[in-house]
Amino acid sequence: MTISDKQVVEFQTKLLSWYKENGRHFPWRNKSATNYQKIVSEVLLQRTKAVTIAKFFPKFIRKYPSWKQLGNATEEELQESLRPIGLYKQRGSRLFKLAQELKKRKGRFPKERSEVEELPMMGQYITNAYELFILKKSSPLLDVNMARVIERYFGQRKLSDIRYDPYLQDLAHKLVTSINSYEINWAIIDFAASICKARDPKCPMCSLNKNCKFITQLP
DNA sequence: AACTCGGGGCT
DNA sequence: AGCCCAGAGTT
Repeated sequence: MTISDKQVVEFQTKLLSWYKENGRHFPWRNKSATNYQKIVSEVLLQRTKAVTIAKFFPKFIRKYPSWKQLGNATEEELQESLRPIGLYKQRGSRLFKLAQELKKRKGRFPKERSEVEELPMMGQYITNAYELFILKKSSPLLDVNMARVIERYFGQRKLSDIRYDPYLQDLAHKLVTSINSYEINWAIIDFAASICKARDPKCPMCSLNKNCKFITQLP
């Protein structure tokens, strides 16, 4: 089951067009956002609604403006700071470990992707975000949202875990390549959040519903 | 491959 | 009352 370039281009074009009218705006997407803010925002966004983090983010950044300040916080302090957004014990410990690691490295990440991905809290998704925003590579923000859109439109994944499914990984990478990678990534995620939702997707008003595998299977 | 972490928001 | 949310680490 191969996917043609034509399908890919149509997908990209329609979504970018949708995004220009309906894209969301968040502080971590601003030009002025620091590399630190971009990584931290991805940590906060894990399994947590972006709108929730939009309200929480400014407070957190005021409290911990850089890796240096974050590195001075204790593990318990970080956990307590994260309590309002959930997953606070695990996420607090892991963020603490990452902060300590970057303290040692003076705020510098390793060069190789494989080394970055070995750092605490830097999993498959955040490492992709690191490549996209900091190394300026065209890597996909392949989370549950992007995975859902891809699977509905192009077809189901093979493995249960997004991280290890080469079909999803390869296709996601292809979808965000050859154009403005920031925009297409954000377009897919915003589209997933407001149109191609997990529950109650807005298929009737979807600009991609003509060639979508999902809608053609509806009763 | 399956499980756990978690408060908040929406239905 | 139930479901979902810009995942990662462990078993």
